[in-house]
Amino acid sequence: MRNPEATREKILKKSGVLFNTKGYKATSISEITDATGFTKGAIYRHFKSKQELEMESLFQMSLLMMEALRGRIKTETTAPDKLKAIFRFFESYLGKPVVKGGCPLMNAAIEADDAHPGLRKAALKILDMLHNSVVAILENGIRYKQLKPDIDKAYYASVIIAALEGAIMMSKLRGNNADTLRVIQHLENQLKDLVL
Amino acid sequence: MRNPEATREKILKKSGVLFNTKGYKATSISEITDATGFTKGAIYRHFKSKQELEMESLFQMSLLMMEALRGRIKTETTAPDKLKAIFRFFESYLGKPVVKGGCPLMNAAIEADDAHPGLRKAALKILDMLHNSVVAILENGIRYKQLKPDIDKAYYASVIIAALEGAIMMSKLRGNNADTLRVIQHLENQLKDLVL
DNA sequence: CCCAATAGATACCGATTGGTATCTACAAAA
DNA sequence: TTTTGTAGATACCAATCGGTATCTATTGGG
Repeated sequence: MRNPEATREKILKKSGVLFNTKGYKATSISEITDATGFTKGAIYRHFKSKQELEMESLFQMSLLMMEALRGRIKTETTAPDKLKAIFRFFESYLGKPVVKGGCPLMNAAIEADDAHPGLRKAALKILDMLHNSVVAILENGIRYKQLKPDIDKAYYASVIIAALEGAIMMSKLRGNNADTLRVIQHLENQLKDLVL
Repeated sequence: MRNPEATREKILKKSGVLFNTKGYKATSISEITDATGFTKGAIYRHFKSKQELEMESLFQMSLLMMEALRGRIKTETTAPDKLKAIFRFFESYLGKPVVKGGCPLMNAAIEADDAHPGLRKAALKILDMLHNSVVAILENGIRYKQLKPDIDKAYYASVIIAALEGAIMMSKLRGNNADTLRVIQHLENQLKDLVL
């Protein structure tokens, strides 16, 4: 009974790493008990089912990701620099991931099929948050005359996110971030055309 | 004993769809017996373990993908048109996938962790084949004076593949190919700068 | 100081997992 | 027509799955 809130957080954190590395379906409750040191009783007291734990774990990972990303963005003042901060976040992700195992958004998106509607919805929410963040940066850049006024914000946000996510997948598979560096170089070159 | 080769192919084909939609670990042998109409005995006669079936199934899916892609490429004569044929292949993938469930390369890449070395190696091989195909098209484009001679082939190949794979993931998650269309439009715009 | 509430451990459940051993039946060779 | 090899079915295995019921022990409130 010592610290139920800490227990819950530890379960979320440790299971998050397992879900993100091994996959949701592929991670068993017993692996989570091994990783946390708690027993099934503790897990099922805090989460009513494995599916609920999966979703809450993904949500917590998305909070960590967005927090880390927002931290990088906030240190920059102009829209181009904020976008570059996002690029650098992805560039460093292979070496220093917020959560081991690749991008939680992509992992959940790939694993979520029609039989996993909750996971899919959670992944969609994360994607929309990320997309909206990029669009907001572009909007502010236009407002403050840092970027050209006629650019298609949703269009560039989609291109940036798709390229970065695909790059992370390639780099994780190949074990080096050469592809990510190439994609980022490309995106930075593109950015030059958007700057006023 | 009727047609062992057809049996093997049916097992590969049906299990491929299941692996690509539900995931490798999440697909059970009994689901494969249900889908094929065969029994465990038949499956374990043709494949010595589930892991071997997973790898052979992925390999067969990659053959289908490369065959379909190559078919599109071959109908075009110039490098820019061949690249556009690749774009169109990905554009139509959501509506008419070669194998249901998204891109087999990405699905395998995401699910393959260190505990799945065979699957990871197979995914790597597919990625290299895809990358080499794009590089070859760029090389020929340069040789035949269709593309600028000083372009970085590996660089553009990485950007194209990353963007397309990321776009497929986004489109599958969102249930529409708006993101894929945006990415393709971007890649086609980029292509204009490469043409002589 | 004791009691009530609850965090967490333990023990158990039926169902399902991947895998194997055995059996049957068909098909080609003799 | 008989024999022999093998494709595929059947029956079974221990291990593990997610989940639940019950028990224990700790903690804060009275």
